[in-house]
Order: sequence, then structure tokens, then C-alpha cells
Amino acid sequence: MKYIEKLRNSGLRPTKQRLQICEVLFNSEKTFHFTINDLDQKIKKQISDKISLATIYNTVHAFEKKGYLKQIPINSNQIYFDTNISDHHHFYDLKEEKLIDLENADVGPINILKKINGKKIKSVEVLVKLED
Amino acid sequence: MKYIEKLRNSGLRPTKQRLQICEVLFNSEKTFHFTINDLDQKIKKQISDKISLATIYNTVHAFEKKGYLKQIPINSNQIYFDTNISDHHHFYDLKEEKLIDLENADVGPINILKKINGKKIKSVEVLVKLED
DNA sequence: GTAGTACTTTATAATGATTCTAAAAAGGTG
DNA sequence: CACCTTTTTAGAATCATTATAAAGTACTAC
Ligand SMILES: [Mn+2]
Ligand SMILES: [Mn+2]
Ligand SMILES: [Zn+2]
Ligand SMILES: [Zn+2]
Repeated sequence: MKYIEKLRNSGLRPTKQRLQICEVLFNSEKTFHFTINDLDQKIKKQISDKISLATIYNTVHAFEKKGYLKQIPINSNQIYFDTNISDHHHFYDLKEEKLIDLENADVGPINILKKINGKKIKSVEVLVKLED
Repeated sequence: MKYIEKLRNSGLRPTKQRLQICEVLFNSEKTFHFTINDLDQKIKKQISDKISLATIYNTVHAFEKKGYLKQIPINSNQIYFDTNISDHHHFYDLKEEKLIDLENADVGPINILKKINGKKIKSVEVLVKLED
């Protein structure tokens, strides 16, 4: 199967649940943004087996740790994840409460002039809030 | 008093609790970042009267609505607020779990090239994650 | 294959930040 | 002072997330 090696290579056993979650997350043309609740709904629609909510949490966190998912820094009562793990940015539509990808190319190069002693930059993320 | 007019001008009654919270938030030389829990601790240290947690929540939200405080978009189990309401950015030190201000001048000008139909840009915020 | 072991799933409970409730207190106005 | 509105408050409720621990599954060694 498509995702068995991917999981094995990360030291994650390719269980039925994880493979099914992979299908839901990574088998679509487009990448997308989701909360755990969104994902739970999507799984219910696409998968006939039941996957417990605890497993969904566990799996999403495991995938995030392995770099298959990213968290998006945003203030919300739920955590937003992204299946687009490329270096990119986001619009946040305040009215629709929706995230929209903003590719690196759509943002001029960002040059952080200030340096912090003994620290390295791990990521630079831009959030552009949108209103009507 | 210093903050009575400020509150009245915003349509907020200058209660004892709000004035005391103003002292803690706005009377220091430097601006700072805080969670509600941080603020609760700070109030306990600096103010002899007890202020209920509900009032702290109410007041912080009222001040945010009036523009005296800003929320910082970041993934945490608590909401981070900023008494620095100027247009600026942040470092986030992942190990220390601390925010550091990054003035606009410390970030090159940011040019958002992509436009979203019918939407205006309300804010552009950069989060720079730091590791050792 | 079987046995042994570590990992995973699961239902359920616990946690904890935040919000809600509704009654008491305080502010503002005349 | 009355009157009305806003605010404070203790405590309860909410709800996303995490922890627990027992049952199930995957892998390894023989
Ligand atoms: Mn289904
Ligand atoms: Mn803190
Ligand atoms: Zn994205
Ligand atoms: Zn700041």
C-alpha cells in the first residue's frame, strides 16, 4: 500500500487506523486546513470503520511530530492543522473563519534584521487577517 | 486619576477593579506579553484587593475590544495578550516559551502580492520561531 | 507458526482554560 | 436619595484536549 512505507520509515506501525487517516489526509489533490473536529467529520464521511477520537488525536500528533502535518499559529479555541507542509503563509478571513494559503512567492522576501543571542530562526510565518 | 477619562471615553465605567487592572497593565515603563494566568498572578502581587478571575477575563476582553490590548496569534493552550498595541511582530522562543517583540523596522517591508476578491487586509503579523 | 514484547487503539475519565449564570454590588443621573 | 444600568462575583457549565489503563495488534525471535 501507498502509505505503509511512509509510516514504517518514520517508526510508526502501519495500523489500519493510521492508513485510513492517511487516505483522508494525503490522498486528495489539494492540501487543506483542518481542526480535529473537521477531520473527525471527514473520516466519518469517507471511512466506514469507526476510528476513536483518541486515535485521531494521537495520530495527528504523531504525524505532526514526524513532519507530515503542520500546526498553524492562530488564535482559535481549536488547533488548526495544515496538510501543506511547505514553507508558506496564510490569510485568515475573519468573517468566514477560514484559512487561505499564501505561497512564499506571494509575499516578498522577509528579512529579519534583529538577532537573538544564541538562538536560531526555525520558521517565519506570516498571518494576514482579512476583513470585508 | 490617570485612567478614569480613558475608560469613560470608551464607555466603560471606571470601577475600582478596572482602574487597578489599568495600573498593572499600563503603568509600567515597558510593554509586556501575558496570559490571563500571568495577569492574575501579577495582580495578586501588586494589588491588595482581591479581583475575581471572572472580572479579569471580562476586563481584558473589554480592553481588547476597545483596542487597549492585542491578542497575539500563537498556538498555546492559553491566549497571549500584548500591552504593546503598535503594529509589530514577534519572536517566539520555543524553549523558554516566551515572546519577544520584533519592531516593524526589524523586519523588512512586507508586500502581500496576492489579493482576495472583496477583502481588505486588516493586519499582517509575523511570527518567528526560535530554537537553540 | 507461536510466544513474547512493545506499540496502538479505545472507552472513559480527568484536566484546565474559558465562558456562562444569576444574584449582589456599585456607578451614574437627576 | 431613588432609579436604572452596568459591573462584579462565586460558582457552575462548557468543551477541546490529554491522561488512563485495559484490550487488541504488529513485529521479532525462535
Ligand atoms: Mn462512515
Ligand atoms: Mn506564562
Ligand atoms: Zn496552509
Ligand atoms: Zn509584542
